[in-house]
Amino acid sequence: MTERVRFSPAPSGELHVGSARTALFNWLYARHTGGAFLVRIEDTDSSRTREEWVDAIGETMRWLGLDWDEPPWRQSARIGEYLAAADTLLASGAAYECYDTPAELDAMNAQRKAAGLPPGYDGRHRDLSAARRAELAAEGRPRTVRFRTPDTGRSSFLDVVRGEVSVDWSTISDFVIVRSDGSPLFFLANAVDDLAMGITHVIRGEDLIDTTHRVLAIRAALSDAAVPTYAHLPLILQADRSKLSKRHGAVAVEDFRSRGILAEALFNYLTLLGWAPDDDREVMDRDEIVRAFTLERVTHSAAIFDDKKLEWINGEWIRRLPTPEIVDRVRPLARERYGAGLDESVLLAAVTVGQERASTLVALADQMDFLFAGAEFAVADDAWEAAVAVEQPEAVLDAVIAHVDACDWTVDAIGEMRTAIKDLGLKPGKVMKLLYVAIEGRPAGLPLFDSMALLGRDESRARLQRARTRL
RNA sequence: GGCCCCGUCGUCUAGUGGCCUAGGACGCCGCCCUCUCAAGGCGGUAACGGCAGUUCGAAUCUGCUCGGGGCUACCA
Repeated sequence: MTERVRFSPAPSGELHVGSARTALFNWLYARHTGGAFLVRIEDTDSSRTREEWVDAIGETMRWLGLDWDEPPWRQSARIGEYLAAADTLLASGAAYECYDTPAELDAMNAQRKAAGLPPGYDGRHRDLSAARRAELAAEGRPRTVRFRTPDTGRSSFLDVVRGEVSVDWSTISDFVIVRSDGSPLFFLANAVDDLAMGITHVIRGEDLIDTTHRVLAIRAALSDAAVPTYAHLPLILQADRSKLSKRHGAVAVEDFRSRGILAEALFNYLTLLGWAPDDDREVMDRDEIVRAFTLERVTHSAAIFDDKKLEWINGEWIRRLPTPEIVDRVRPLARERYGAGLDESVLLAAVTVGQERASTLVALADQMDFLFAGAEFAVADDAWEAAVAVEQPEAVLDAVIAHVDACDWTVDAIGEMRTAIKDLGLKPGKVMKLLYVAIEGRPAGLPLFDSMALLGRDESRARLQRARTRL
């Protein structure tokens, strides 16, 4: 039997890093085993669904390289199937119709709370006669369908990462599977679809571990097909150990993308959150990860998302990828900033030197902006203040300008300006800040001699002269 | 509150009774390299939540306890 896994996002927002990690592990499992990776859009709650999110999630998954093997399933297109399943459950007595009003349910829960009981449904409409049901319906009361859970015994299933997970049925009360507006709920749709799609392995976040008992019960009432293998992944938390949320910075994959994080790096980093190979490798490409990935090596405890480590791994990837590849990724950013008339050879040269030091594509683009600023180039006051604090700024600039006028225009020859500075009795390292600011507009950036070579003799001289005048 | 899951350096993790005076990585600190900032090299800092028990021996097994998280919806 070939393995079939699915990623089932709810299109109520952009793809979240937590969801992306779930998608990633499913994808890895499918690729490792040669199985199929499917996508199912869980849009049964129409009030929270927006079509643009469906497209956005697909686009983000493609960016990350999580390709799917069959056309995506849409739950909104399968409502009829779920309701038919509900009818089957109703017919077999596994589910029943309820006619409670929201006010009655609120009152019931308030009472349970007062009595020290957990919230839940007391089963008051479990065994209504057909006549009584007709009566209540005639009163215009809302109709929902509830699944009948056992009152005794335990529910248990085997989880690949957790081992046996079990719970007393007495703690799970009858739950709604069809809303009063006639739409099916998560548990029902989930059970029906996993069956219909032939899902063999359910890999998802640990927050869903408690729902498994309910889904499995519905499934058993619907079919005697073999139960899928479950694997519940540890959650990804923020630094304060709370759930990842938009209130604390970037959580959408797109946010990382626009910050200049490479797909390779995010893929690689997310893999390391809740999984580790059986050796010390950390920076790994897709193929290496696919080969090494097994559910047995998934870790148990929640992991905190570490932005610093992501940036480190991103820098590793920027250095690891071939320069033309990085150029391709920086180009859109550069075009956005400096227009379509970008000089490709300058871009290539700038990436070549910048690639060795940048940790994000945005930082890389930032570093080269002095090359494309043209007439707009200006030194900000704060950078200037820092720059002129060096010893003998006038003499340094005079000496460097003289050197620029006289030297060959190669990186090495330009670099001989260090000799001119030493001749003034100064250490080059101590006064370089001034020259960086004059040429690049900031005290730290791409190597100066390369930068000047790229800028050209005339522009370099002009910028130095402007600095000299400003002194 | 009830139920479920989890608990090794600040963080991600290796570790399944002796190989552990606990290894790797990020971060942080220091040094080296050096035209700035980085990158790179070298070194350092730092953990088995606690208490009992099992055992010749426990990070690894058991119990309790404490702590964290999740679920407890006519969300998914």
